[in-house]
Amino acid sequence: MCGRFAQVIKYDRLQKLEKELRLTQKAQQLELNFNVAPTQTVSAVLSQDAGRYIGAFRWGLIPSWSKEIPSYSMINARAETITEKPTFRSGLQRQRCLLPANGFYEWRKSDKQPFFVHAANDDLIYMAGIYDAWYGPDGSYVPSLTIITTAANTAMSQIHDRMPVLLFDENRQAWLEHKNTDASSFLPLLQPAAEDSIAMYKVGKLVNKVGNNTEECLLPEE
DNA sequence: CCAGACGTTGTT
DNA sequence: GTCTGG
DNA sequence: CCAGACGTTGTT
DNA sequence: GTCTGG
Repeated sequence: MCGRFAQVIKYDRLQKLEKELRLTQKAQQLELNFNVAPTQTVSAVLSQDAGRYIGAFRWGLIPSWSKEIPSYSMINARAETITEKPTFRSGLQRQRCLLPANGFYEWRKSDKQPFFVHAANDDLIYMAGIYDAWYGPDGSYVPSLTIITTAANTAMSQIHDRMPVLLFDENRQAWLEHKNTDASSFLPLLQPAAEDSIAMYKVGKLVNKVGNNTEECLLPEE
């Protein structure tokens, strides 16, 4: 699954992101978060008729029809069943997004050892997500999102049996194109990442504590 | 028809 | 054990 | 995801 | 909103 990640996108990488994902609006410098946890605010790229840009969302989907902010946080959506779930269906069709990240943290099931999983070439990874907008009875407005998970690939399966859906190259464009409402244009993208696309290393238990939001979270251990 | 749920993971 | 908060 | 709390009554 | 159960 994906329950923690690093979103530390400094100026140079942001410039590259804007170009590669063909943003139509220039992005503001983003908050640097070495230890993003559920319910926190995260940045994601989305396309609408008005253009393609980076927005801020609460991590943990709040469906638009919710009466209140749910106590249970829907931080992940299973790719295998996503089309069957009313909670995700409309978002999947029209409100897809990509979460740029340096990588994500995964705790080895057997011993709770945390690992940092990142792109083999050290570029940013892009996790597939869907978003929704929620309007509270008091007039509050809360955009939120969830990260799609799939089966772990062989490399990942050493530590865990799930992983976020990662998109590369032109698949990113295809996923973001909101005018593609035909499931056949985006469902096939929801697959485990290619074996050679990711790499991982052990990190310290420092990352366990949400309050630890420093570069140290990314330091290799041993 | 209306009422009520709508989620994932890990563990057992 | 289970729920909440981050 | 992990960490940390988890309760009531009466008195101040 | 949309699906399921009765």
